[in-house]
Amino acid sequence: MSENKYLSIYNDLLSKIEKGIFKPGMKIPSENQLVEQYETSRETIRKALNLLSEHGYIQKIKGKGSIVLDVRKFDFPISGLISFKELAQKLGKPSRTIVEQLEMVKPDEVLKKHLHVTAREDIWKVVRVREIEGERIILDKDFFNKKFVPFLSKDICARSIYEYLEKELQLKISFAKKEFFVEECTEEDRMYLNLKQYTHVVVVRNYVYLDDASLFQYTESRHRLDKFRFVDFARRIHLH
Amino acid sequence: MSENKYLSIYNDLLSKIEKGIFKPGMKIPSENQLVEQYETSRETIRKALNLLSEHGYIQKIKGKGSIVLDVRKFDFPISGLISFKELAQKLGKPSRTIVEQLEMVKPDEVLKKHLHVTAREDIWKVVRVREIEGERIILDKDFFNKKFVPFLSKDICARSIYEYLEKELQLKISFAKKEFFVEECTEEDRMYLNLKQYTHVVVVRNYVYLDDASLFQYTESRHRLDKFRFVDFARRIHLH
DNA sequence: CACACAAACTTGTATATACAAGTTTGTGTG
DNA sequence: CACACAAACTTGTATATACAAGTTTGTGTG
Repeated sequence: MSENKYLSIYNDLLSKIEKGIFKPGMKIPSENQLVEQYETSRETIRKALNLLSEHGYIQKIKGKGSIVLDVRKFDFPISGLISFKELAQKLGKPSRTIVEQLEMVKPDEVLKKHLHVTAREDIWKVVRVREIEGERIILDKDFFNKKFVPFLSKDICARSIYEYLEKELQLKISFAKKEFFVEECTEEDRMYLNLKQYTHVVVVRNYVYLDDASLFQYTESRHRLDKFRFVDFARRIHLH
Repeated sequence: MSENKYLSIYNDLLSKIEKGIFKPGMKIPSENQLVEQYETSRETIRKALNLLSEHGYIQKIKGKGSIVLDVRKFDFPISGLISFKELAQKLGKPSRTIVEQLEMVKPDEVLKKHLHVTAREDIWKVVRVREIEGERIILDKDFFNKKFVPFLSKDICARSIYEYLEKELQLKISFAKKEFFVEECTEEDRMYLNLKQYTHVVVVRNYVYLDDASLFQYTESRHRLDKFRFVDFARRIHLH
């Protein structure tokens, strides 16, 4: 609790939207009403509302008010920057993580480029399979710079690496760049996944950065074609 | 010009980043220095900087300053909410739009669902092929509610529909929900595109909304597998 | 009744101030 | 010299005020 006023108002309003107390199409209380409800200033309310707007939960209309949107329904993996565990919890489907590899490696040319490291640095390599409703759908290959993550265990990898990084190691994960494209599947894909007849996989490359803009993780997430789905929300900037 | 102070500062700083006057890894001037340069208040500067940060151009670090990121390099289509014409200009590759169909239709079941319209309403249907470097790569199927777009011509479709909608019709395009997935290619895909041996296409569904949260356009964009690439930037929210 | 228009609402922008909480710099003590 | 620590910077949060610019409501005039 405490800590941050506008974030806690954001969370409170968000949970009211998710619980359906504020329904899609409905107006939420005006800024001035919220000022009274939360006993705070209008600027603080506006910070919370602007966050909701950026994330696609409400639409603010000048002179009228803010209405709840319903475009924000989740489908499949990775909307925004959340971990597989957080996602699995939201989806509510039976899912399981299998740790196939966990080892310390020296970077090859590809990794040196992706992780911005020299040949002498140590890298954690984690290979995990995500099983959803009994099928091996996603192959996750994570690479962490040992400088930031001195220790890892199979147990941690099976639960949630992000939880460990943020709660135990106190790393502040801040932002990520993602790339999506389609690639022919490799021997490794065929070995670890239930690929059926598909000849291609959807590849999601993830570059994850800390608070101070240092790159600490590179992830390649390889999805079976038919199970891949990504949902995005975007606002248009008008320049005038 | 004029109009909006913090947006014009945002644009000015953005162009300095894109031109390389502020280089990746470099610190930009502090908020107080920018206050003096632009002769404005700190809150106005902060609005501009927060926009840059949300869009992935800078990283703000408490106590230190703001540094320029280089994660924002464009790759292929549709990062954020921009039109094909705007994108083609940024990419600088020879590209061309071919209008294959332009007609007024009544919605079928699928369209009724996607566009939230009744069977009696009129819908503009536009089918366009995007040719890049001589190859027919993307099939765009756009559907506009006639209520919002009374008139369309082949000429407008070949240039930029968005430019027409925003400049001529004064529609205020505000936000969009996108869905990505992979699908088996159809007869239509094979007819209009150079599909080579590929058996699947990447489908991008786009629901585009106006200022007042009314849905006015549904688009299905079908991309040849090997040419599809999407780049995304995401920030993690920390709740505390 | 029809209509104009003021009044009361809504959100948007700009400014100013105060203090909290990080990081850097430099002074001065031992 | 090494070190502690204050001073001067940085960004982050919270509050208050003023006015602009939309929309809705309701009053009152003709």
